[in-house]
Parts: sequence; structure tokens; C-alpha cells
Amino acid sequence: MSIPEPTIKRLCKILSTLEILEQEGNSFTSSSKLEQISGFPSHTIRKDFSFLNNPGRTGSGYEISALKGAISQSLGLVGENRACVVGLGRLGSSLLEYPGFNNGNFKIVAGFDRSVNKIEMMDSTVELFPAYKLEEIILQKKIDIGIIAVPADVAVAVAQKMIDAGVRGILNFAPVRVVAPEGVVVQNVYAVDYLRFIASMINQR
Amino acid sequence: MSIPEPTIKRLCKILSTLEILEQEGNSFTSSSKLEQISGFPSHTIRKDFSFLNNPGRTGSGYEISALKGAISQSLGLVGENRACVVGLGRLGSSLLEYPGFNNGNFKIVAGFDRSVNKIEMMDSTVELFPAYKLEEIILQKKIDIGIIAVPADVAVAVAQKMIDAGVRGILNFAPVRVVAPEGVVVQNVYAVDYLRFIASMINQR
DNA sequence: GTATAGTTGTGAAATATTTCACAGGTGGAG
DNA sequence: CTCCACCTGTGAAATATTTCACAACTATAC
Ligand SMILES: NC(=O)c1ccc[n+]([C@@H]2O[C@H](COP(=O)([O-])OP(=O)(O)OC[C@H]3O[C@@H](n4cnc5c(N)ncnc54)[C@H](O)[C@@H]3O)[C@@H](O)[C@H]2O)c1
Ligand SMILES: NC(=O)c1ccc[n+]([C@@H]2O[C@H](COP(=O)([O-])OP(=O)(O)OC[C@H]3O[C@@H](n4cnc5c(N)ncnc54)[C@H](O)[C@@H]3O)[C@@H](O)[C@H]2O)c1
Repeated sequence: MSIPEPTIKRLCKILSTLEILEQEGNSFTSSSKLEQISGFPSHTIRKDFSFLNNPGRTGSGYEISALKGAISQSLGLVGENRACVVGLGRLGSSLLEYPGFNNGNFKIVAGFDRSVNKIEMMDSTVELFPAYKLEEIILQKKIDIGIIAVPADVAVAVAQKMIDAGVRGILNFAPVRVVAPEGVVVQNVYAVDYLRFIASMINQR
Repeated sequence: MSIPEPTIKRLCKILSTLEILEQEGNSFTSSSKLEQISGFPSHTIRKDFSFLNNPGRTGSGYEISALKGAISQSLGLVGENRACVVGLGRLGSSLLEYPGFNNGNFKIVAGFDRSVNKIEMMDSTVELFPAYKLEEIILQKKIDIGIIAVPADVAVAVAQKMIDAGVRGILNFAPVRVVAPEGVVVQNVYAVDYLRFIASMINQR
């Protein structure tokens, strides 16, 4: 039985929440605590968990580490998904050290910028390359996911190169709608969309 | 009749798409063209538009500027929503000049950072203030929406100050789940959630 | 004029998702 | 032990959303 998309999105958020709870020293939680933190109703959360295999124990709650495992497994978040960041300006350099990008199932294995100078000056734990090596390195390092942090006018071209080189997913921060062929998953993070959503909730509900 | 939330989110994205189309010199479009760009099925788009008042003309398509107006109006995106950015590091300084934040219904009217030095050195068209003036300026400039771009460990405190000062919406980029009382709309942009969503689509569908 | 290929808008049907209700379990206090 | 307050898991009901189908319209070409 396939998991509904709204459930997948909630599970992704809950996974982050669990990591935060764990960092704070908790090892158990419950659907009602998760409701308080995440805002999703507890019955929805329990229903979501019913797509997992036996994550909790009737009567007591959920053991966080087991729950994390069950969610990761059901979402197919196994193994190590390799990603790269293209465009090492303000946003891109921040993303290189974004906590959580290098935890668990993800690893940033390369950064790219057009400016060779910038690459040489930057000091990062991630290996950096000039932009013209993008396709070569994606193939060589078997990179699955490309993260776009370049100016809008070159974003589509960068996306095309990534697709040609065989990435299977793209996370695009540039204010351009990247489209991809069947088989490549794209998420466009267009910041103004969130502002609009906030404003529409403020102004009408 | 209130607009379904999935429809609202799609309309927000379509609005961005329309702006891009308009910049490219188009003045008409159709649901099938929008399908190609946005990925949403054309019948869903038309159904979404049925919540607006008469945006298009049967037979021909949609006039982009009229459509933009109809969407904005229905979403309550009227007047000028004033916003501020707190934390002017890499992400924050990029957000200050993010195109689209200062277009149409939004205006960034202030930036804040803890480092007074940074504020004095930075050169921006937006007025900048030291962080301790946050509440004062939010009140004075009647700021509706706060954007958080500070490190995770201070994000909750910053959010609380914003709430106390009376913002009605918060867009949080720090990897912390900000919770707010009824009446304050929060959107948490937790980048790793998108990576997880991409990975789960790649690995299972 | 007439065909043709496109278009919108929208009820109704088909699906998907959320909510409800509750059986049944747990653990701690007295 | 009993009581109490909490918990999960899940079918079934209620609701929300998407999809379909098509009448009606428009613009263009010939
Ligand atoms: N979605 C969001 O939340 C969000 C937030 C901030 C910025 N942005 C967007 O992210 C992008 C980057 O913003 P920024 O402020 O970091 O810009 P920036 O100007 O600071 O950095 C852009 C970097 O890209 C590099 N670059 C340019 N062309 C390139 C190419 N063809 N290949 C590789 N590298 C190239 C430049 O050398 C530069 O280092 C912009 O499109 C911006 O609008 C999105
Ligand atoms: N969601 C995303 O897509 C995304 C992307 C990149 C970064 N981030 C997050 O955004 C945040 C900022 O990242 P960054 O790389 O720009 O960090 P940064 O270190 O470059 O900048 C942080 C800035 O916040 C300022 N600051 C610290 N405490 C403050 C306070 N109490 N009040 C006001 N200003 C304060 C600092 O002076 C600094 O200028 C981090 O939490 C990061 O994890 C999110």
C-alpha cells in the first residue's frame, strides 16, 4: 500500500521534530506531545504512523529511536544519498554547513562555483570544484541530488546540466520554476510563496 | 465559500509563475500552458480558478494581468504587507535583496542584527537596526511579518520577541520548530525536509 | 460562410484524506 | 489488587479534493 503524499510530508517534518526532541535528551514521546510541537492533530499523526510497521506500543508511547527508524525505512530513506551544492554565494555557502544536510541519510559531497577564485579562497570541509566540472563530478561521485543556489538567470541551465549528468532529484532555491522530465523529482523553494501563504492566512481566515 | 488550502498553495505558486511569464513578455496564457510550467494538471488549475471571480474568457485564455489581480484579491493579498528580516548573515543578507520580496504586496522595511558593526558596514537599500530595537521598530513601522534568519539557538527567542511585539506571521528559516499562539501564522522552512521528500520520492515511487 | 483546433467553467462522480470512536493496552498510585 | 489517566492502532464515517466530461465559447484559416 503506498503512502499518501500528505502523510509523506508530515512524516518528513515529524522526523525533524524527533531529532530535535532526541537532542534535548528525550527518548520517548507520544502522539499528543507531537501534536503540541508539530501542530498536526494527534489522530492524524497516529493514522500516519499506521502506514509504518508497528512503531509504538499500545498504552505507552513511542520510543524515539525506533520511531525514527520506522519512518526512515518506510520513506525509503536508507543508505546515503549524495548531494551537491551549485553556487557558493551567500545562500550556497550557508547551505554547505547547514546542519541536517550532513546527518543520517544525506551527505554533501561537492560544492561548485563559476568563480575559481572563490573556490580557492573558501575554506570548507566539503570538496569544492569549478562549475565546468559539474557533469564530470556528478558522474564520478554518483551524486543523486543537486541543490541549486545560483542567480535566477543561470538556474535553468545548471538544472539541465544536472539532469544530463543523471541526478534523480533537484532542490532549487532560485526564483525560477525548474521543470524536469519524468523520473527526476524537483522541489522549488520559492521564498515569496511562503510569504504569500502567510499573508493570505492572515488576511482572510 | 472558503478556498481549500491545497488550492491556496497552488495559487501562490501560480502567481509566481505568472510573474515570470509576464517578465518574459507574455500577456496571455492558458491552463494548459500553466500545466506545462507548474506541473499541476490543467483541470485542477481551472477548478482552482473557479474559486476566483471570472478570471478568464471562455474560448480564449487568461489575460495574465487580470488573472494576477483576481488571484491576489481572492487570497487577500491586498495593500502592502510589511516585513522585516532578523539576522543579516549569509542567508539574511541574501533575503534582503531577494527579488519578489519587494514586489507587489510585500515590502521589507527593516533588517536587524545583533552585531552593530555589521549593520554599520552593510550597504543596503533597507533600513538596518541593532537587534535590541526589534520590538520598538516592529511597533513603530507596523510590521506584519517577521522573517527569521538567525542561528538555531536564538531563533525561538527572536520569534517570541516578534510575537510579543505583535507580528501576525513568521517565516522561519532556522532549523527549529517555531510554535506560535492562535492568530499568528508560522511557516517553517526546514531545508532538510525537502531533501527527505525528494529522497523518498526517488527511492520508493 | 464553415470547419477546426483550441479554450473556459463547472456540476457530478470518483478518490483521497481526515476525523471520529472505541477496543484494548500500560504503568503508576494508593 | 483496583482505579485512573494516559496511551496506540484502526476500521468506518465524514469530509475534502481531484478528476472527468462536456456544453459553450473564441479565434484562426480557408
Ligand atoms: N528560496 C530562498 O529561500 C532563497 C533565499 C535566498 C536566496 N535565494 C536565491 O538563491 C540564489 C543565490 O542567492 P545568493 O544571495 O547566494 O547569490 P550570490 O550572488 O551571493 O551568489 C551566487 C553565486 O553563484 C555563483 N554562480 C553564478 N553563476 C554560476 C554558474 N553558472 N555555475 C556555478 N556558480 C555560479 C556566483 O559566482 C556566486 O558565488 C539566488 O537565485 C537567490 O534569489 C533563494
Ligand atoms: N531553511 C533554509 O533553507 C536555510 C538555508 C540556509 C541557512 N539556514 C539557517 O538560517 C540561519 C542563518 O544562517 P546563516 O548561514 O546566514 O548564518 P550566519 O552565521 O551567516 O548569520 C547569522 C547572523 O545572525 C546574527 N545574529 C545572531 N544572533 C542574533 C540575534 N539574537 N538577533 C539578531 N541577529 C543575530 C549574527 O550576527 C549573524 O549575522 C541558520 O539558522 C541556518 O541554519 C536555513
